[in-house]
Amino acid sequence: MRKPYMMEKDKMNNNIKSKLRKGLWSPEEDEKLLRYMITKGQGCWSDIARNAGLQRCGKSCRLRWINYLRPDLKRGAFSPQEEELIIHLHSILGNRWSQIAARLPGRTDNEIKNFWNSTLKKRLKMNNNINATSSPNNSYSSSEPRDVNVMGGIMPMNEHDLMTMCMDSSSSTSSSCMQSMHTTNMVLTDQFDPFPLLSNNRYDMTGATDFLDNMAACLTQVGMVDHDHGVVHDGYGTLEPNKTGLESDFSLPPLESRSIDDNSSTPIDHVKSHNNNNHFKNSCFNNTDHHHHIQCSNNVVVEDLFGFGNHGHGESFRMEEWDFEGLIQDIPYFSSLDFQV
DNA sequence: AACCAGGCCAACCGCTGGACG
DNA sequence: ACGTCCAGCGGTTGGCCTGGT
Repeated sequence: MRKPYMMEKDKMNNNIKSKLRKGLWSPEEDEKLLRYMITKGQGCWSDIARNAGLQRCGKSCRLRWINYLRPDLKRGAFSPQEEELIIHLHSILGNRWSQIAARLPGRTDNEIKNFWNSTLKKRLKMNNNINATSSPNNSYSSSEPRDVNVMGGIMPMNEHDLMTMCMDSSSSTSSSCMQSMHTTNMVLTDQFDPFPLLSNNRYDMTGATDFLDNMAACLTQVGMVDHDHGVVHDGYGTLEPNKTGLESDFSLPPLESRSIDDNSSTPIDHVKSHNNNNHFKNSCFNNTDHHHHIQCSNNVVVEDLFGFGNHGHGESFRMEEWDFEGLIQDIPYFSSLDFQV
């Protein structure tokens, strides 16, 4: 991480050749970008940076949005299923993190890459070493993983689960979630967190309540939230709440299983008590069954306003590069193959 | 309590490729 | 054909946190 709010170029050059900021994003910057994306939607990142009043380059804005602010992001620890899927996909795709991320709803390539490099790689290496010592006849390379269960054993993944995970994530139209917001119908449950990321923002969140109230009002104003019916619409009609799976084009994928932690204190309290804690998100989200919510002013808790599967960095699948589903179909038992990269 | 090493991960850097004039 | 701009991608950096000593 960079030093917060540091203006490196300004420090280096008093003439301030460039007013572009670098380093960590401040809550104010996050709010600006989030507000802009909510109201204007995605466009040219250079313009976004300029028009949103951010002294950041477009690239930085894009990265911040993709890796942190994007509302359809799922934070917290990777589930065992996700871990297995990452390992499987990595055994096929290698370091094509974006393609792996495209099949993991709510996860970013950066997140997966970090997770791989920090955790899985070592775990698999350890496992391979164990296998190498315990099984001399083991012929596959230890430098890169094959189908290895994250807990240490070779464990073929349930084919149906894998198929479901991949197909579901690929079924979403993946331009950007904001584009989806503006061009598609949306499903809302009455558990609704418009800004899940703000609840685990490591910055001082004392202003979060006002911000969220304002944002809820903003969403209402632009006609995206119908508080009476718990439905979001954007002028293109509405979808019935709680449709799942194939019933809806924009359903939560299986991995997005979330439940309500009714017993927790209010999220804002939680946020306030954890402000400036860099590892807040880790401690709060280690259990994927515990999702934190921000109570809106109308007392409606909203969950995952924008989470309609993976919108993978606003990019579409590149099936011309990897016909993954076709690949699976061609393979009688996908996970039993000995992939080597 | 202080120090240190290692882990984690947000953010940056540099490159590539596509779109467009 | 060439140059420019931009988005996307993968690799790398470096600051903060945690746990061990």
